[in-house]
Formats: sequence, C-alpha cells, structure tokens
Amino acid sequence: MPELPEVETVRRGLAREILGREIDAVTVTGARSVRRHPAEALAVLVGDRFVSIDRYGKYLVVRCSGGTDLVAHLRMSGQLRVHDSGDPLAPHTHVRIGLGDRELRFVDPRTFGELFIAAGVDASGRPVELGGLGPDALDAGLDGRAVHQLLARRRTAVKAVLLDQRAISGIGNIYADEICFAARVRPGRAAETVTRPQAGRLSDSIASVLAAAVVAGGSTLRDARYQGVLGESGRFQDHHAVYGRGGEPCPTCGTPIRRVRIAGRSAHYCPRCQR
DNA sequence: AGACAAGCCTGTACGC
DNA sequence: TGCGTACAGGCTTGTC
Repeated sequence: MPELPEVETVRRGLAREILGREIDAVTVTGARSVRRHPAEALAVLVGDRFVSIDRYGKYLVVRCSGGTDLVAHLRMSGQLRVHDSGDPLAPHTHVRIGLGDRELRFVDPRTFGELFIAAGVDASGRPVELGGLGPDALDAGLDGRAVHQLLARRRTAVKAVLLDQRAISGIGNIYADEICFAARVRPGRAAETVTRPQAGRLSDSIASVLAAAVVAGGSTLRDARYQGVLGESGRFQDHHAVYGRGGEPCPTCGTPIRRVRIAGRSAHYCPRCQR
C-alpha cells in the first residue's frame, strides 16, 4: 500500500521516464478512477507536456505546460506504470495517457485510487483540493518541538495522530508502526502523555525511517499492489522490524512482537522496547 | 466461504 | 447549543 516512500519512488520514476513528453491521447476505460469528473474531462491534457512532478504527502501532482495540474492518489492498490505504447494491457488498467511511443497507465484493482484535474492552486502553488494536508512527513520543520505540539492535548493514540493526514502527511500503517518502534514509543500510547524527549525520538524516527525506505525504493508486500513505474519491487519490506511480524521475536530484545488493533487498524510493537 | 487488509471520506455520536 | 473531536462504516477485491 503506497505511503510516502512508495509515492516518492513513483515520483522519481516518473520524473526520470516521462518528463517533457507531450500528451497525444487520453483514454479512460474506468470512470471510477476519475470520479470527480466526467470521464472525458481529462482530454484537456492533450497537447500539453509534463513539466514537473511534485509530491505532497501521498499525493502526486503532475504539472503540465498548459497550466493544468493532474493530481493522483494511489490509495491502496493504485499503480502508475510507464509502458511502450504497444505493450499488452494489464488487468484493471483504467486510464491511459499517450506519450508518443510510450504510455502512462493507471492500474488499480480495488479502484480506491483516483486521478483528477486540480481546480486551482493556493498561494504556495499547491492544488486547492490538498489544502487540508498537514506538513509533509519529510518536511525539515517537523522537529521534536513540532511533533510534541501535534500530540499535545490529544487523547487518541500516538499512532492515530501519525496516520492523521491533517496532522502530518505521508505516513500510513506500515511506517507508523516502524516509526513507533524506532522511537521506542508504544503506538497505542495516548498522544498527550508523550514526553518531549519521546517526541524528539518520534521526529528523528519519522525522518530516518522514511528516508531509509525511500533509498530502498519503498516496501513491496506479498499481497500489496505496490510496484515502481517500470514494475520494480521495493526492498524495504526486508527491513521491517515489527510490521507484519506479530509473534516473531523483536530484533532488539527477542520478546515476541505483539499485534493489536488501534484506531481500527492492525498495529505491531514490542511490549518490552516500546513504552 | 467468508474474514481481512488498506486510505480516505462521510456521517454520526459524544464530550466540554 | 454549538463546536471540535473521535470513531464506525462504506468503498473494493485479491488473498488467506
């Protein structure tokens, strides 16, 4: 399931593969993937070139030469793939954007993901639809003091705050568990009880875990649908300390990893290392 | 066969 | 009463 490291890996892949190319056709075969518009609305892109690609949390924004911003969110199973235009279509291919001899394809079995044209941008140049997002998890301003403030006076679990895209954008279920482990903080701990030193460790862990995952090209799970733009798998799943490892020994102390439900989601932690 | 996994939005419930 | 916050439910389908 694409989170910040996977989306950043896709961003870099798209920048490498398709930047500067001219869009010569847009074909929508899955209307649900463009549900904010009539299916034909994406045709406004024809004749534009891809100018740059930005990422805000888990959103990708493809800036086009005509001034249009194409926004993508992969949700759980969406993929953006670059193919030669004659390549056979994968099942669940919902949108095809022709780029000369190549093609950008949106593939999404569960159809939670979507593409849409931004209605406009705010003063900072961000699409208005993304106005509710908190600071990006890799934003340098997200220091210990800032994290401590985000957690203050919130009675909900630490992990619920990490997953709240209005508080911090980009963290999903896998990395929330890995960040809590690296910071030695229990994911179910009430946010308002986190001390300043613990908030400092959370801040450091957000940066270090996500940066390491980006270097590794993200995480590709056995069932999860994440792959890079050319079909590459990520390698960070081999470095998961706790996520998906319930019952296995903690890599630090050997205590069995505990699996519980927090905020309606599975959570994994070491009951000895994490307080 | 049916529960489960996931992110995000919406609607509802609740506490101050 | 009203506001902000918290949480359950819905969407979807491949996998176990």
